[in-house]
Amino acid sequence: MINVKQQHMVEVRRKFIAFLEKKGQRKTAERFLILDKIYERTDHFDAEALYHLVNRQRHHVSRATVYNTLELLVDSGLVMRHQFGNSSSQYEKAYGYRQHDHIICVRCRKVVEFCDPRIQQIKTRMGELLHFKITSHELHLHGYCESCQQQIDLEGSASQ
Amino acid sequence: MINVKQQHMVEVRRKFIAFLEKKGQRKTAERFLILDKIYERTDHFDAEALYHLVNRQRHHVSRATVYNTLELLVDSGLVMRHQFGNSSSQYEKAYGYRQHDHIICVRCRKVVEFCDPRIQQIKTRMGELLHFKITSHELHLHGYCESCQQQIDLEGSASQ
DNA sequence: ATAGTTGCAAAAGCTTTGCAGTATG
DNA sequence: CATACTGCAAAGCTTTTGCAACTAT
Repeated sequence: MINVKQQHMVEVRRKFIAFLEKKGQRKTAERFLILDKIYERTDHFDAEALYHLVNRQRHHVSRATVYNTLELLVDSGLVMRHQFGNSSSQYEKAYGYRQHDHIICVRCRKVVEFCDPRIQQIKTRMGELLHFKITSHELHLHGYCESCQQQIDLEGSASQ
Repeated sequence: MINVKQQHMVEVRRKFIAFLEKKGQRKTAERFLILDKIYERTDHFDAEALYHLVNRQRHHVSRATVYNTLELLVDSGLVMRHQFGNSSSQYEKAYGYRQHDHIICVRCRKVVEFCDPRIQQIKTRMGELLHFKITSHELHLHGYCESCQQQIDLEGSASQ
């Protein structure tokens, strides 16, 4: 199990190295540290959380570098950027992680991932129809999760 | 034709009035002015653009009021809020305007609207599966529009 | 009358930038 | 060794907030 994980990280780093070389960018320790930290987690995070995560033990990496590296990683396709609410950008690792979309509870802000093959059909069809070469997409469904819905029902029947 | 438009605005204002009354909010001149300005245009705009639009002739409405009213209008369902890039929130009128999604050129930032019935199927299916009561969605396709794609092809064949 | 709204300016929050020092290729 | 990157702090932008004045109900 651990070997599979390590193998995966080797592959991810290789991808990043290839990207940096293609772009003529340097392979700095900070960039790899950030990459590793991002791939340690499976959930969403924002730049500030990543900044603290990276600086938890010993290391020091500035916010500027965190933002700069996130930009590179998004460009390289190794990290995805999302804007859920009106708050800050959310990021998540993207490589070797199945393509998925998000359903967000408008009340408790919980985010659940899902997959639906129809989205691929839409991308193909609309790309043809509108003459776009589609490279990516983002689908957000908004609504009330089960527990929030229950609470709302309770409140509704209790008062007024 | 003009009558149809006027009729539509009467309906929109009525909707807004109903919302304000339900929420116990006041029906101020500023709020209706902002609503009218929004419904005069069919494209997307941000809060700053709306602020200037509202203050073009005579009237004076502050940014705070613009933001405050946009919030109300989004809550009432009369206006939709989108986050396309990393820039500011984009808004557009929502009532009586067919449901649609957006395809965005990552190079020139052009935004085109489209409809696909499959999105409704996804909403219904995922709502059931994940026990969410879906209220809305946002689908963004990202890619290269025809003209940007052509320019890229030219650049690619010209240099290196 | 009185509670909600407005306008203003200041503050807040996220992200970017300029510059001097540092490290990579 | 030249150039690109980092860290820091300051600036930039969008959006929110506090407060006094105002106004719809």
